Amino acid sequence: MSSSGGVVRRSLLDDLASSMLSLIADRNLAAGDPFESVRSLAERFKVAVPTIREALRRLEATGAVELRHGSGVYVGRHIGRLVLANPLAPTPSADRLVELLQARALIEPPVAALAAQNRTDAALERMDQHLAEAADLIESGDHARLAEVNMDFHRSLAQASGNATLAEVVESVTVVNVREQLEILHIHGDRQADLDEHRAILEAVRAADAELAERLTREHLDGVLTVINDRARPPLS
Amino acid sequence: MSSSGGVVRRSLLDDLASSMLSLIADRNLAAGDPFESVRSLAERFKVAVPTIREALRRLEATGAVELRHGSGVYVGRHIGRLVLANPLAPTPSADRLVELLQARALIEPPVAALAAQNRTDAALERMDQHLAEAADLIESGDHARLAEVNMDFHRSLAQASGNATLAEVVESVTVVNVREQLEILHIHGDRQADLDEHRAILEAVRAADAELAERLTREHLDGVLTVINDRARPPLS
DNA sequence: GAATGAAAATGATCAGATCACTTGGTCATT
DNA sequence: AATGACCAAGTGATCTGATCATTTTCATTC
Repeated sequence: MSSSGGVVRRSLLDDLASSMLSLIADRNLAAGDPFESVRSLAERFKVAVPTIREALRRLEATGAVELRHGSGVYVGRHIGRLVLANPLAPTPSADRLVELLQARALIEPPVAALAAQNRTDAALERMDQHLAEAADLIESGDHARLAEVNMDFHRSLAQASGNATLAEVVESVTVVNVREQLEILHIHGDRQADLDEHRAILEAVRAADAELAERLTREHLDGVLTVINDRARPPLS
Repeated sequence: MSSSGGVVRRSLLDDLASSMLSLIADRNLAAGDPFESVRSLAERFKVAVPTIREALRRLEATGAVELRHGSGVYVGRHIGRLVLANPLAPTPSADRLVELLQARALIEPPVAALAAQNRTDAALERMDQHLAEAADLIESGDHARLAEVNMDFHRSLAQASGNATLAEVVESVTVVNVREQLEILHIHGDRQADLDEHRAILEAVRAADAELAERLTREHLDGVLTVINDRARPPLS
């Protein structure tokens, strides 16, 4: 049984989707570049417009392309990625959010250690910028934007590891509902402490101290996790 | 800049996609269950067939639904997932494969430790079955199927952690091109040693020895990684 | 009871048209 | 020259309605 072996009859849509991806690759297009109009694509592949649109929707769902009304079809931000956050995922339950944080607490510390070993000047600068922006946002009180920038820090930390796959994984587990994570932060409350912890992690990475970076990242995420758990199951008395 | 703040104008397609997901959720449908015909959906949402099909293609791309020619629309295997392997990802380069294995070597050991703490009898039995099947396949020499079952073992190990998100992450990094990993295995060659290592991991998990499970998993993946690296950069003399 | 084959249900694709949005240019106003 | 209103072309979004291909069902037949 199962799908192993045998000739997989590729559907027309499969062909269209992969052909368009090849087209993008052949032209060396990068994220954000304009691709080609729907009508032009339909003509190129000798299919009707609705058909090419179905294939485009499929690509769109994985972030490979982007359709902008009135403007055109563009290369998407997630072109070429192996691991993705489900763009259609519903708002996760409280349990799921705890799971998500547990996953992060498990994955990100060793990633931070790797980042401490492989970090480049460019990566350090990117993290510096995120922390500077975060400091500004604490001043201005824009908590929604702050939550996003804090996630950006975690992502750039993962990027600093030099492993794109790990960066994608971390991206995927951090992208889920910043709104919910904002609520968490709001409860956690101590935004300044968060910033300080991020700064400490960055310094460990800058100093190429893998062990310290790992420990600080673990403590940081475990701290958040503790707060969440306390809220979920408030003390009995 | 960026997408923060502001009113996000949800398109008709966004509404259709999320409405259909809600419909599936409301009906308590599980993966594999029949959903509803395209025509019926078009009628229900008062839109034309090509429109509903675009929305369905979007859902299909994330594994939320499945369209079977002549049969109907069914609930997909990945319904409700947060993290996904990009179903449209091209065959990764050699570098990317090494990255993928590095990511696995980083993530899976602590997951194995967690599995040792949280494993249930059902999870243990599932892993037992995979190893039994793997043993059979070594006998019969079906290496393609063996590679798949070996990946199944790693997935069920992650499932045993009790954290669905972690399981999804491991799923995502193991699903990528079993074909390529098969090639790796073919080079690695020692299929019996692999099986023995898997068995040792399982026994550590069964014994609830988190530390051992973690160490064995790390050694197992590092071993594969070493082989790959040796192949990629053969010794100088 | 099993094999056969017609009919119905359903997805896949097509063709052409109309509506809605974006963009760039024109042109009058300032 | 800078600004803003306006218009027209390009492009995505959606509709209508039909035809083809595949699967499933079920009555018929042996």
